Amino acid sequence: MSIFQENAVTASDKAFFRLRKEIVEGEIPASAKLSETELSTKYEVSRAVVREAINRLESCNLVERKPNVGARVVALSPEGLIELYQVRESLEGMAARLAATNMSDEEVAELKLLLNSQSENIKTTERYYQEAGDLDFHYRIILGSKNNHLINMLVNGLYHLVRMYRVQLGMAGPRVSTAFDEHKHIVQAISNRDPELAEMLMRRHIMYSKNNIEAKLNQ
Amino acid sequence: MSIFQENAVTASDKAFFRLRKEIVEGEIPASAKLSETELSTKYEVSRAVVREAINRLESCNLVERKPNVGARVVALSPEGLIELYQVRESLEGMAARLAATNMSDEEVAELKLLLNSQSENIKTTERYYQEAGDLDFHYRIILGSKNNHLINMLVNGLYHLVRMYRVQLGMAGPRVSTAFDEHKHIVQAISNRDPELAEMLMRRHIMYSKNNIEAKLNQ
DNA sequence: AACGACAAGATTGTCGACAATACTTGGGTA
DNA sequence: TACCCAAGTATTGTCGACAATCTTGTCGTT
Repeated sequence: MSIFQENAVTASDKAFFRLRKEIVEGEIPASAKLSETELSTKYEVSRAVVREAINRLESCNLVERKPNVGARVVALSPEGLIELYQVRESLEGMAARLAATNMSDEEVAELKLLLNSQSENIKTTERYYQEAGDLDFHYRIILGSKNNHLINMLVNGLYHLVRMYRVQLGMAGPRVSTAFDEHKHIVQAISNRDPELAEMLMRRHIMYSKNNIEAKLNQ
Repeated sequence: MSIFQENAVTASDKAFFRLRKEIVEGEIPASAKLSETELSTKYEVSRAVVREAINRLESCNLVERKPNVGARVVALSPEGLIELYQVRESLEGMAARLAATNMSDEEVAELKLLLNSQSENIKTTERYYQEAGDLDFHYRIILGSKNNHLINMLVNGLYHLVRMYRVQLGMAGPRVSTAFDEHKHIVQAISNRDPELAEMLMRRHIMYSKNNIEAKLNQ
C-alpha cells in the first residue's frame, strides 16, 4: 500500500503484475495450470512476454514450473503456510533487529505516527484497511533494515505469497487489537535502539500470528 | 559438492549453469556487462535462451538488470558482504533450529560421520577440500530443516553468491580449526534435539565468520 | 569552450514460426 | 477386462527477424 507502487516499463512487467494480481487474489485459482498460449491470447501479447512473466512469478514462489511440462500456480497447504511463517519469523526478526540500528530518527517518528493513526481507526474502519495497515507497518520495518537482500527476499519473494494465503484462506482474523499492542512494543524497542529486543518481539509477534492461523485451520 | 549435482535438461539450463559457473569463479568479472548477442554467439545458442539464463541469474542475486539497458554482474563490496552474512545468520540460524527437530536420526548420524572424516583430514588436505567440506556441512543442515522455502532461498538464492565472494576475495581463511569446533558443537545441539541452542550456535558461528572476513577486508 | 539537439549505431524487447518433448486416444494383445 | 504400444495432438523450447529504446558521436549555437 502507499509505499509500493511499482511502475511497469515493459510489456513483460505489465503481464507480470497483472498475472501476479490475478493469482494472489484467486482470480486464477491455486494449483491451476498456466498455459502460455492461452495467456498470450488473453493478454494480447506474444508468448515470449508471458513466458518471461511466468519465470518471474516462479522467482516469487507463486508458480512452479517443470521443464517441457509447464507452470502451475502453487498449491496452498497448511504445511506450506507454516514453512512460510517460519521463514518470515527468521527474516523479519532480523529486519527488526537491523531497523533498530539503521532506521533514521525521522523514519522512527513516521512509524509512530502510522501507529497512532491506526489506533484511532482500529474500531471504526473495516477489515480491509486494518489489513493494509498491518502490511504497511511490516513494510516500513523491512525497509528500515536497509539490507537490500532482506528487503528483496521479503518484499518480492514472500509477501505476495503471504497475501495470497490471507486472501484465499480468508485470514485477517480477530487478532487486530492484540496485534496492535505487539506493534506498539516493537516500535518502542526500535525507538529505544534495542536490536535484541526488537528482534525478539518481532519473532514472537509473527509466531503468535502463525499460531492464530494454525488454530483457525484446525478448527 | 557431492549432494548437489543439478541436471540440465533444457538448453537454458546449460547456459544458466555455465554462465553461473563463469560468474562465480570470476571468469566473467564482477560488474561486467552481459551482452545478450555476445553470449549467444559465444555459447552458440539463440538469444532467447541467453535471456532466460540471465533472468534466472537475476533471481540468484548474481546479476542486476535494467529494462532497455541490459544486465551486469553484481558488484562485490564489503557492505554487500555484510548484508549477505546478516541474511545468512538469520536463515541458517532458523535452519539449524528446524534441523534439530526435523532431521532424522539417520541424517544426524551421517552428519557426525562427515564431521569425523573432516577431523582426520583437517591438517593433511589442502584448502579446497576444507572449503568443500564446510559447504557440505552447511548444506546438510539446511536440507535437514525440511523447509522448502528456506532451502530454496539459501541454496539457489544465496550460496552461489557466497561462493563468489569466497573465490574472488580469496577467502577460506585460517579459521578452519576453530570453525571445526563450532561445527562440532552445532551437531551436538542438533543431536540433543535442542533447537534453541542449535540456532544460537549457528548464528554465532556465522557471525564469527563474518567478523573474520571483515577483519581481513580492513587489514 | 560548454552545452544541447539531432542522427547513426548498437542493444534490448517483442513477435510469429518451427522443432522437440510430453500428453492423449485408439487399437491390439494377453 | 486390464495392460501395453503407437500414432496423433497439444504444449513447451528454440530460433531468427523486426520494432522500440538507449547510447554515442557529431554538429551547431551561445
